[in-house]
Amino acid sequence: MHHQIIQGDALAVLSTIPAGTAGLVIADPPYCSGGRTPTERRTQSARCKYVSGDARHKLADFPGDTRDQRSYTLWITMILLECLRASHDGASCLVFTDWRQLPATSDALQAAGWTWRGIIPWRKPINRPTRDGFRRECEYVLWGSHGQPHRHAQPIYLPGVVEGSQPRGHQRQHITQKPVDVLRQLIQICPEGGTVLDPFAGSGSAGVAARLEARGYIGIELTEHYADVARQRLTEAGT
Amino acid sequence: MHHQIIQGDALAVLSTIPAGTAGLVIADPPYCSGGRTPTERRTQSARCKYVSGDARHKLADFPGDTRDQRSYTLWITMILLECLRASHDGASCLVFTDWRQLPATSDALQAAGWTWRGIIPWRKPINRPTRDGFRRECEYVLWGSHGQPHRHAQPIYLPGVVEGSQPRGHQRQHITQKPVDVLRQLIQICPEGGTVLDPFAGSGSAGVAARLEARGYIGIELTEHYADVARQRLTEAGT
DNA sequence: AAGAATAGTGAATCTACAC
DNA sequence: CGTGTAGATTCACTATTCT
Repeated sequence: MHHQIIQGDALAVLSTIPAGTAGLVIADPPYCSGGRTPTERRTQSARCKYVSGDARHKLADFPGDTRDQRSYTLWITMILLECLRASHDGASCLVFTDWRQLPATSDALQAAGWTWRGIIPWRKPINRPTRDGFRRECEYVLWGSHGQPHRHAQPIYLPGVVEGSQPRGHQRQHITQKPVDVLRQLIQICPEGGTVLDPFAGSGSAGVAARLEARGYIGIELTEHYADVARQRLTEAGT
Repeated sequence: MHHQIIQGDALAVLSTIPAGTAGLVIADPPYCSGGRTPTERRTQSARCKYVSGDARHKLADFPGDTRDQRSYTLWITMILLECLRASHDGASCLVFTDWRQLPATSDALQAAGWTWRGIIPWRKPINRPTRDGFRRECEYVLWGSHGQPHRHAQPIYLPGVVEGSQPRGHQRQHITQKPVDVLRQLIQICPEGGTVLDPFAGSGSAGVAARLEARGYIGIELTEHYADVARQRLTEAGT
């Protein structure tokens, strides 16, 4: 079982992955949805948009969160198109998104040639209250398949909603880090012994989850800092 | 506090409602998403698509579930446009949708001039497992506001996810009936003493919920059969 | 048990610019 | 030169969960 992190731009690296490699694509792109004015979106760093308090100073920033909705749609379509090529027939694709970008992301998923299969809400127990309104309590995972979904030898039945808190304290390495428990549940959809392809590896949580679930893993990460963090965590998970 | 059911086509009746009447629009349109082919959508009745087993024979059918996605978007936009006119500044709009129509419905909500505020997943505890995939466990409620949302004198904090099973057995009057408990939670967003406008009343569950939450109610229902059922339930809820 | 954090938001204040 | 508007900046704020 092979596990690796490749440092580089997602589109550029994806084009070097041989066709039919992946059994599951799991993508957690920058949502590009924070900020209330176009200027705020363009100029504010991801740190300022999403984090308040101490974490703003302790965690490294990440780039690529400044696209407007049209170019976000185009860009994520190109990414998902390359991912389709890199995945085999029957593979699944899981894309994280927030409520604002959900429609654009579902368009991109289908434009890239994936068959849209459903939405899996990710429920986060820690979240801000909204005065005189409904809490923004969930992010969403869009599920697509490359043709007919893979039929598992041993049938599996997966949840319709996943729940889990973001890591906190010293376990938190990335501003938008996803909990490993949540990723372990999602990764079940990958055929046994298959390979998980992760074009936005970040701190590598999906790699840790893939290793724990006995799947191969290819992660792509743009920033050198996070590529290092991810390699470190991947190694630790193997021991 | 006034409660009434008007029998007629939603668009036609909405145009007779005075501007600024409603404090909350709660719309549960036919989803028009069942069936995998255009032919299946056109020819199957709602009963066949959504119900299996006994209920198929016992519950009355409902029309209007045969639009394709483009005309669905256009039609629901026109409905929501009339609803915006019929609602006052600060009013909210809650639209039920399933995962397939969520992007089209969010387009329509915004095209009609509502400000999109979020997604509230409705989690149904009773649902079918999916072999080799994720459960289809949720429907979704899109939340929009007419301008800035109403500021309640007594601040309210509403949940980010609502839960409740569809009524079963003799309590079930309509194929796509929503639980009164879920609607009671949602109706909190309506200003106190305000009026709930429901362009697709069906068996009138939203009216029952509005009455229990001390809000006024105007329901519109196309079929004579369900308009009668709704009036009956509304009367019973008042006693 | 106390403290800190939350893929934020709305209102108020301030600045720049056109008329 | 005063006025009005649009855009940018700042600040206050909320309740549950987790350390």
